[in-house]
Amino acid sequence: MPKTPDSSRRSEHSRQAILAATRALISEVGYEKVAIEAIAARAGVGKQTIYRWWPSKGAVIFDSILALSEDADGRDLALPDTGDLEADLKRVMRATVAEFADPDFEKPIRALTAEVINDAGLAAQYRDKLARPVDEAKKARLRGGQRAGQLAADADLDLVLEVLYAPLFQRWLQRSGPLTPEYADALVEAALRAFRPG
Amino acid sequence: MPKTPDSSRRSEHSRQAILAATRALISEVGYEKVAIEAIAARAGVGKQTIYRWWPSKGAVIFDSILALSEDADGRDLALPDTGDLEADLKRVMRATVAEFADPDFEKPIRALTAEVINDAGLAAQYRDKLARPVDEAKKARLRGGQRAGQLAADADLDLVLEVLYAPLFQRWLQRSGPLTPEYADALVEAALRAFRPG
Amino acid sequence: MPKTPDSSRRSEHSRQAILAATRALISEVGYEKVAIEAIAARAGVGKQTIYRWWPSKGAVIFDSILALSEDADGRDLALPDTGDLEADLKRVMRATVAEFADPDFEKPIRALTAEVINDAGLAAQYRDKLARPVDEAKKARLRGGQRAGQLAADADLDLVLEVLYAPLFQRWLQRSGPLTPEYADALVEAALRAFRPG
Amino acid sequence: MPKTPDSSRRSEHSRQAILAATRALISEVGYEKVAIEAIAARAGVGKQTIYRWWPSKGAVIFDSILALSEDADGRDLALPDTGDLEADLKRVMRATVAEFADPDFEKPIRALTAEVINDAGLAAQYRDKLARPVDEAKKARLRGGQRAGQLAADADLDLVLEVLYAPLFQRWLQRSGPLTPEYADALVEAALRAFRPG
DNA sequence: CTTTAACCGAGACGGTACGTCAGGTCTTTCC
DNA sequence: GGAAAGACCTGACGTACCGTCTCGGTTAAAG
Repeated sequence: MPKTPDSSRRSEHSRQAILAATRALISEVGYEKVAIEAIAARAGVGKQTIYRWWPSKGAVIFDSILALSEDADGRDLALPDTGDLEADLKRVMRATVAEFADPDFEKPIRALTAEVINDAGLAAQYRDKLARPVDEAKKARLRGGQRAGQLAADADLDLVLEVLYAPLFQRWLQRSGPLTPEYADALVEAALRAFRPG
Repeated sequence: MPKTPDSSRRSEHSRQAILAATRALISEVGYEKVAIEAIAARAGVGKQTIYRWWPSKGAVIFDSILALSEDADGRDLALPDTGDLEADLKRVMRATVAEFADPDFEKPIRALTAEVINDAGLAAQYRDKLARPVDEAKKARLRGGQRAGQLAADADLDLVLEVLYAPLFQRWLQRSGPLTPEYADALVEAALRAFRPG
Repeated sequence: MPKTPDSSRRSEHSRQAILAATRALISEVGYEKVAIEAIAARAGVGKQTIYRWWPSKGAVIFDSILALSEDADGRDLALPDTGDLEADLKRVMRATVAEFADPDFEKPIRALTAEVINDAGLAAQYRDKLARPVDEAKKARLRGGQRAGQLAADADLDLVLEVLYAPLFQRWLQRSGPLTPEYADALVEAALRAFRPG
Repeated sequence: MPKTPDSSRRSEHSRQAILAATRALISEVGYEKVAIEAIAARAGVGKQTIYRWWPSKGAVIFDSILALSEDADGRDLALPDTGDLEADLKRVMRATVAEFADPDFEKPIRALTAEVINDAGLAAQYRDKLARPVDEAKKARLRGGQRAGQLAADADLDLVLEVLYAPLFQRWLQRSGPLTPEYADALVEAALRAFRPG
């Protein structure tokens, strides 16, 4: 997201302080009320240092949340593969349900989502940097399932992922229902029925 | 949403002017930049008259969009019923896809969604006043499908609705893929496969 | 100050409550911060009842202070007359000094004076209703002094009064020096020297 | 009067524009109706720039009038000294009378006085910055009169000044009588009689 | 090594909008 | 028809932040 007029002279220390302060403020006061001035003050940084490297408040917030995942970049995104697609997916979906229940997770992701909804540019970055890698890992596991005859060989994997995850995400986002392990199981079962081979 | 300090003395004329001005501003400048002062000016109303009856900017915006649907309250929410569930659902889903492509629809719904994401109170109102009635109409049609043996009799209809609609909604919200009639069809087919009877 | 559109139907009870509430508020919050709404609330009166009978906030405040003196209207304004003008004046001036030191006296009179400075209409009322009667009483005593040969027979009594009182009033108003009994005496002595007979 | 959070970074241009705009508004709309917002707009300045450097509206108004006199700071405050105290004082008092009749002088001084009446802090500044230097110049001339045997050697010069000026100032402030050259003369004569030597 | 230019913390600046307060008007309801 | 109640439009309040713009001070590459 940096404008990188040069980048070589950029203070990494300030950059980290800004991102950390932003994350802290999101947790404390909520996304809407995070102020650039507060970030600068908290980070011990001049406002200009923020404006030099980020084009908007949304971009800073976005980057600060993105940075969380980048820490785990080297991490193995690969899904478990026991040979039993249904069992593996249920494990992953139950983990996702648990993750959504974590209050530390709540505010930043709601902030990120609100940002993404209203800014097409950030939406593109979100897809490229966050969603795509994760989705590719999931699709890799689904392809394994196709090879093992547990999933229709001609299934549109993007569609399968949507059928699996979108109901869960929507329920969380709109608080329209409880997120339980059973719900995770039910989604996996429905998706596998929908894309059963042959 | 009003605080109703009394409500009997409330000026209906001012109320309508405020909601109309809010809708106009959402379309013109986008949700984030709608200012209470601008609403008041446009509506020919004192700021205090807004603050007297709504607790926050979000509430005004929410109400203004809600009012749109309330105009159509008497409207027939019922889905078409030709006896062919798949055909009927495809018709409805294709219509939904078309609706999401309407630019007049875009900004208010993104605004409403952003509001709902970050405010649990508004989320509850959204479910009660907007989502539930529509969902009930849809479920009524699904029940018809169950009776006709086109849908599993024991299917959790809330889950069916989520599998049908959440992928569509998420794709639109996050701009993560194209919304085409074919996509609508594919979703209907997947959902019906997932909840096929017996 | 009332507009007296009719006056016959006027509620004397409301009028008194308004004036009393105004006086109380002047003492409590100071002249600048007295609000019509607060007066109305405190007096248990509608705002319109105030606006019906007084043209402005200044007028209400002015009247409320004026009313204090009107209570004492029947009172004997006459100065003491022992035959010794100097002694009598010193007694009166020392009493005035004491009165100015009374904190309950402070705020209303400063309020009244500020009102009078900036509003020529109120200034005229102030002179007619408050200043003149008192000044006439003082001049009566001075005329006694002239007859007794203690004061120049041709002295301009308005000027004598000004030389006596203006220094005292100015010192209090601008807080430009201490108000002591000795100061009162010094003023009387100076004035009598200035207007010594023959 | 500035709070001087630093002062070195302060924009002198803005400061001057604010004071000039304030003076202009006092003349145009009168002291009571001068609004900070109007000052800021007229001066082409953000409101915060006013609040940053002045604690209250009164302080701005006070400073703006004070600045007028500071322009003339190097000015010769000394009174004429022809050797004839009475003639010199009459000249000065007649000049004062004329000054009070100047309408450009009217509104600012009434504004300043109203401010000083109700704010002890401003009163102190008023005495130190405006009144004292002028009074000292006058007392210097009076001392000359004492040396020349035209004024009692033991006269309290502060008292003499009050007897001379307070009546004039009060008459103007309360509009309680005409300000004429003859009145100026009468005051000088009375004061000199009151503090005649020997 | 020195220059020198970009980066940095700091924070004043012209602005916009906030949410509150009060002014004076208008309307409703009661007595 | 006066009066209590209070909603209404208006406009100023003082505050919070915006994004831009100097200020010195530091720092790291280029000379």
